[in-house]
Order: sequence, then structure tokens, then C-alpha cells
Amino acid sequence: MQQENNSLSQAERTALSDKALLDAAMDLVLEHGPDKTTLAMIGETAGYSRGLATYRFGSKGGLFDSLCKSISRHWLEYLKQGVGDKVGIDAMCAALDTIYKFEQESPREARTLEILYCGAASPSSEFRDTAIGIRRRQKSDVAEWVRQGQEAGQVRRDVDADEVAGQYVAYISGMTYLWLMSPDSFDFHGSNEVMKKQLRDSLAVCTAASS
Amino acid sequence: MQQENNSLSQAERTALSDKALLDAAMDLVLEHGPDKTTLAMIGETAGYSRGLATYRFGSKGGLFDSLCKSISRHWLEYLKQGVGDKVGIDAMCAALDTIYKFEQESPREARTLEILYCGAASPSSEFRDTAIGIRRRQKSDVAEWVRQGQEAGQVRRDVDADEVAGQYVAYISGMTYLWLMSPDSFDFHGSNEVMKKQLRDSLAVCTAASS
DNA sequence: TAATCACTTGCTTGTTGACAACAAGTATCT
DNA sequence: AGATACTTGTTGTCAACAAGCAAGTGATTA
Repeated sequence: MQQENNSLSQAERTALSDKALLDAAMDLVLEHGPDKTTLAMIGETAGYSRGLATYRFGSKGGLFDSLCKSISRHWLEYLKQGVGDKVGIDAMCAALDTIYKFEQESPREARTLEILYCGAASPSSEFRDTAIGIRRRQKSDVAEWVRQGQEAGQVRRDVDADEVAGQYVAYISGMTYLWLMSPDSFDFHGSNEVMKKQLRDSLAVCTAASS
Repeated sequence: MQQENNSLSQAERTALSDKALLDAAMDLVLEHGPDKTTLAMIGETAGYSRGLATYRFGSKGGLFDSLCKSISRHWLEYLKQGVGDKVGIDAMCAALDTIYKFEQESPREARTLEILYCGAASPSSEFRDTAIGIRRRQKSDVAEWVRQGQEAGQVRRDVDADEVAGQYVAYISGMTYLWLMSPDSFDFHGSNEVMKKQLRDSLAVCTAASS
């Protein structure tokens, strides 16, 4: 419990090196991709030895799983704050705005997360289940928004909440994928605006089809 | 030009071994993922030596690029046949049906292609450009369908063809991704039916909003 | 037509350097 | 002194390359 000036507690040391390792891993993944990023590179870029990354995370897959979870935590926190207590169409639109904002404010995290999720498609991926779980949760959250929107009288009763959630999550997955593949030529913001308009058109109770 | 019974011309030999290699690669990718598939495994599974895959395709990335292009060719041919000379909403719906059919009839190819495309998200991917190009072409094809549908009086004039194409391609990308991640829990067919309904609702000229 | 010879091409085996993973050690905290 | 953060030594695997072998090819000659 008694610490000198520049000496840290064990817990602080691990927290520090953990953060440094994950941060270095993120940069390296962004530059070279997960395949061509080596554990030695990660350790040394973080200012430690070539062996620390393996020691701390057990394996390359373990490290990327931790990185994935770490960014996901941050992202889910950010999303929760962005959506607030909105429900129905408002929540779905707010989520789209929040995704865009997150990728503007934290492009490194957003991009890395996308890259890792794509890598999770491989049968060998150690964090396949992590990725699946997050998508599943995303979908059930959206379905819940729709149901609450229906109860609040904002969303049409005749739409199936799960169907809508499925379409919505598919759109988000595809949109982020396309953005990841060609960030320059894909109009993220415009695409989201179109989507928001479409959500209102197809889900809102009052279909007074004007304009 | 003169060949004996069981001896093959050089061209035939390469064609044969090429096919065997790509086929073996497909099986191995499906089972272990691209990362844990080794070039030696591919060569030996195909019935040749451990070195052939490297010799023929230059590198691991080169092999997967070839595999990607090979399946893509097949898929695009299949798609063209499925869509025929339809345009507008009909073409878009037919394309959705064709995707579903392709994945029912050729699950190995479909799955492998998806896995490879996801891997292309990595900055180190050697066939990143291949994947980007195909998506881009997909999008411009769809935009063309929409424009032709507008000229034919089937699609509303006030929708932007490029915007619609963007949404459509995003949906397809996301849907195939979700299907790849959890083939069992994702209702591919149902999702497509919903999408087709939505396409008609939002694009058809006569919005007589009945039923 | 048939035999031979120079050359090309398909394929295999030998080797090297890089890397993940593990084991055994050192330094720092408690 | 014991535990914990971290480093260094080592091994087996793999991609990539290089050198070699064997089978195919086409031209020349008789």
C-alpha cells in the first residue's frame, strides 16, 4: 500500500502495460492487418519486450479477443449514451447517428473493431463467439426498441419487431463493412440519412404519404 | 498434338492440378479458415506435393486471390442467368432470390467466398482490390437497374438510383455476413422476403398503400 | 513416317528466415 | 521470503525461394 514516487503497484503496472499493449496492437492492426502483426512487434512497439504480449494474453488470438472486447465495451458505452432512453424509430435513428459519430471521433477504434469482426468470420477465429454474441445482443436490443415504440404508439402495430431488427442489423453490418473496405468512396453520412428516412417511412404509424 | 491414352498434354495437366488445388483449398478454408490452412496441406490434400501450391500461385495470398476470382466468376455467371434481362424492382428481387438459391445449391462456394471477402478487410490482404472492385461493380449494376426501371415507368422518378443501390448493396453485404457468422440462427429466406416487400413498397410507382 | 535431340514446362525436394508458443530465468513489488 | 511483472532462450511450424528431376513439345533428319 505504500508507494514511492515513480514506483507503481503491481496492479497499476499490469493496467499500464495492458493498455500499452492493446494500444500498440490497434495501431499495428490498422497498418498491417492482424495477420502480419506479430506479437513481438506489439510488445516492442508498446515499449516492452518481444515476449510480453504472449505472456499476458496467452496467444495471438487471445490478445485480439481482448482487444475486441475492450473496444466493444467502449463502443457499447458510447452507444448507450447516444441513444439514451429513446425507443422506437427515435432510438434506431439515434443509433445510426451514434455509429457515425463514433467513427468520426474514434476512427482507430471503429476501424480496428470492424477489421477484427471481419476476421471473426474465419472458422479458426478464437473470438468468433464474441462477435456472434454482440450481433445477437444488438438485434434483440433493436427488437425491444421496436416493441416499446409500438407500445408508445409511435411504431405501426403490424410490423414484426424481430423482422425489422434483422433488416436493421443487416444494414448496419453491411454499411460498416462497405465503409471499412473503401472509406473514401462510401458516403457514410448520406447513406445513414437515407436509411433514417426509410425507417420513418416504413415504420411510423401515421403514413400520410405527403411530399 | 498426339497424346497417348493416359498421358496428358501440359495444358491438361495444369488445368487438372489447378482445379484440384483450388478445390482442396476450398475444403480446407471451410474447415480451418484461411489462417490455419497451410500451403503444404493444400498441395497434399489435392494429391500433389507440399510445394506445388506455392509454385503455382506464388504465394498464399495469390492462391486465395485466384480462388476468390474463380468462385466469383461462377457466381457472377449464375447471377446473370438468375436475373436475366429483368430491370428495376424485378431485377433486384430476382437477385435476392438468386443469392439465396446459390447458397442453397453451392454452399461450399458461397461460404468460402464470404470468408475470403471478410478476410479482404485486412489491410494486408492481397485481394482487397478484387473484393472492392466486385462490390463497386455490384453497386453500379444495381444503380443501372434502378435507372432502367425508372425509364420503364416501374420505379418512382423521385428516388436517387445511386442512393438506392448503396442501401441495397449494404443490405446484401450485411445479410450475407450475418448468415456466414451464424448460418443456423439467421433466417436468410425470411429476411429476403421482407426485403423484397420493402423494395416494392418504397420504389414502386403506384403507391396505392393498400393492405 | 519414325527416331532423335534441344528445349520448355509441371512438379518435387532442400533450405532459410520469421513467427507463435512455451519454458526457464531475472527484476520488481508486497 | 514469497509472489508477481516481465525478459530471454528455445523449439516446431510455416511461407517463400531455389535447385533439381521428369514428362511433354516441336523441329530436324533420315
